[in-house]
Amino acid sequence: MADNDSTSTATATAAASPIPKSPEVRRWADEPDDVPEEPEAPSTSSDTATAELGSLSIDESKKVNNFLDDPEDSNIQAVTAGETPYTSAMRFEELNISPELLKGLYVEMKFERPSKIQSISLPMILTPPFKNLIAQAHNGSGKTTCFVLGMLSRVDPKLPYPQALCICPTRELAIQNMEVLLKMGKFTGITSELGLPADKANYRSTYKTPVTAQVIIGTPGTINKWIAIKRLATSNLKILVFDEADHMLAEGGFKEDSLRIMRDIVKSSSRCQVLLFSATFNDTVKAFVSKIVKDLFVQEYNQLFVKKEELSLDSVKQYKVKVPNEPSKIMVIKDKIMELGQKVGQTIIFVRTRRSAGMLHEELSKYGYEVTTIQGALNQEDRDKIVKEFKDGMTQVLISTDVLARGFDQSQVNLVVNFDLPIRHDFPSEPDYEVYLHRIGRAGRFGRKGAVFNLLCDNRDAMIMEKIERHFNHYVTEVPSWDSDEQFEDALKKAGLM
DNA sequence: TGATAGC
Repeated sequence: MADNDSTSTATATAAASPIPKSPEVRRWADEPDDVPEEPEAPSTSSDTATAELGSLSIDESKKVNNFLDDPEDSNIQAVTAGETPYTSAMRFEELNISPELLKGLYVEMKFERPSKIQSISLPMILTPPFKNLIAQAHNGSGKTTCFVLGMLSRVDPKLPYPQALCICPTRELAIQNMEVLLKMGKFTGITSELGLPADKANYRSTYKTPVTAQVIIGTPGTINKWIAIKRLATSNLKILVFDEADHMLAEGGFKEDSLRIMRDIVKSSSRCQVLLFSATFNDTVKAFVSKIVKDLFVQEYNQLFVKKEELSLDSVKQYKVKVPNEPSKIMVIKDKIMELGQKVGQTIIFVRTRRSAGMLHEELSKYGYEVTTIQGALNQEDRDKIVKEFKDGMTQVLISTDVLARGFDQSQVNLVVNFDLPIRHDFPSEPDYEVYLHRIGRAGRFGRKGAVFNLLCDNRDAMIMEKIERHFNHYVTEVPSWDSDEQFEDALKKAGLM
């Protein structure tokens, strides 16, 4: 069924393209075979609109990735600072990046053209004087490529010391980003190192030697520690990236750690460029992030934002299922998700606590269902193993806490189940809108089809769900009978998964 | 009975 989801765009363009299709079908602007040829005659007629956003000009006549299911079809609002003019890049060649890096993009990543966020943000990142950037873009739209390419192209391969640093909220995300960096940078000779807590076995050896790798990707605690013990020199850093930046700078998130890293770097290399990427920036954190960037780093900064109403991915169909009580949630998982979900690809079931993750796992195992579970209390080795098995397709259903809510990229995930809705810990009657959006973004990577089932069992759940619908101004379809196989099947069909 | 990272 991996091929089922390649319907319209893939078949439509296969005819137009003389190039034989590769066996692995990937969607989206990163997919060579899916991208239609340049319009034959770049028309000069009146329908070629040029959108002026600050000093950014987007020539709509050159836009190539205008698929019907384009999750980025909505507006990205650009606010640019200063006089530097930016033109969005329709080809990677326009970015003045090295031939080795281009080869990595085409051969290893199998990209052909920049996605929308890439075409807009990459010129901003790569054009001197290398201004700071706060960038928001949809889940699964190719943000990682933006900052990984940014880091790789700003590093001088001849200089044997750290020049780029990327901070991530979880170890899984750091590892995942490193995998992208290694792939994209394969031909560049650029060196890299993960900044994650060392296990006991190589603890001593790791900490003695200073880091000479040119790109470092890690989690906040370890990076801070490395800076403190002078294992990581920050004086030659040219570029600093925060992935999931809203969370990295949120109260109760990693705010203190992140600020400390930023202050350290400003002190030692004030000309370091800062990139802040996330799919979500609520108003509070947006204001804070802007203030930080303005106060801490003297340079002007550019901004890209998406309206919250336009953040729900159209390719991912959201459902709510009202069940009479907590045990019937498990029934739904057993009888519907485990039975039907298996047919449509991989599934992630999100739960609120580590304990309920374990309970659900046990319950399902008792009935002979094969599931794996990941949560932060597991040791790193087990976490790595479970993620790897899931990414390799060896397991179909993964139960997870919010450790994987953000950034986790596995294209075969077509189904997300919110066993518990995400709520704000400081205000439990309020949904955590950002986490909700990140969770559902695990389905439908790069414009693929996906479905989300939200399980609701009491009035509080129903109210939380309502608030989520209102917030994103997006109605969530109800599956009227929680115990009807037909209705679940129908829901999956309507989501384009069966 | 929040989860994360990291002490």
